[in-house]
Amino acid sequence: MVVKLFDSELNIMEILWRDGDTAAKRIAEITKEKIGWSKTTTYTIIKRCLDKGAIERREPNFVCHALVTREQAQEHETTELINKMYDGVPDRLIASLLGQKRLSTEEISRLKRLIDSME
Amino acid sequence: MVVKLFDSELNIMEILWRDGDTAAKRIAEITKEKIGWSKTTTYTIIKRCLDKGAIERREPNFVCHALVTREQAQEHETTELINKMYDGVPDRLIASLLGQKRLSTEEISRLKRLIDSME
DNA sequence: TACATGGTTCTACTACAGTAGAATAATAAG
DNA sequence: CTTATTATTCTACTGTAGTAGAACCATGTA
Repeated sequence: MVVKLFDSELNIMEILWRDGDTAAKRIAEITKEKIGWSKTTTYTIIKRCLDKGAIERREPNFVCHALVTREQAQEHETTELINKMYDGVPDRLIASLLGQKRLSTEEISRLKRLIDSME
Repeated sequence: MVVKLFDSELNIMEILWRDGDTAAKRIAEITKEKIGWSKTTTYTIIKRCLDKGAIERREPNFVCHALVTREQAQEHETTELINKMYDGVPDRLIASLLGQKRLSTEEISRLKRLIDSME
């Protein structure tokens, strides 16, 4: 189930991940409000999500249900980044993040705890 | 100097990052060999890299010199990922990486040392 | 039962990344 | 000098993500 989600599709998924199952009509309202999409644009993108198996449609009312979880999508995009920019080696990304991004001391100790809990 | 590099352009940059300054002719040889590019494709992409300031041209011999470093490109792409998939919060990406990717114990202790050295 | 309204689908345009053929310019060989 | 060859540029096609207009359909209401 390796589905590549395009930016436009992520707009739909984001709503489903945040709000849970949502009727197409409601999604169209939200996208119109938030990103100015025409309602037909929303339906087109929903259709593409359906076609690639990222969501499924439930009746009545064309309720959209995410089949791909946020975590799956995150992991997929992250893997793509690692392959593209870090030679496929995850800890190079981590090292780069630790080196470049300034993390608060709080974040650092949270991470330290996380790492400690891993071994 | 926020240059977005496309996949095709990364093929060129990758060569410059790995091998240092390289003549266009040589780049064309490498891309033909490695990814089957026609030589005009290579010159077209080199031109686009020039236009967007990712590389500069040095004479004689059309030697290409990277103006964007690998680290800059990595950071840029990583920031994009974080904004797109992790709500702009870097340590969510880190947490996800630690949670999902299996890292060897060696990698883990290396990271722990890295983090310890940060505070 | 006809009509209006809102929900859904069909179809198609646009922009642009990816790719390369043809034309041109520079250089080397005769 | 002329020609052949190689290096470089110009131009343009292709595929597809992003977007939406117009047509179609279902439903409730007069």
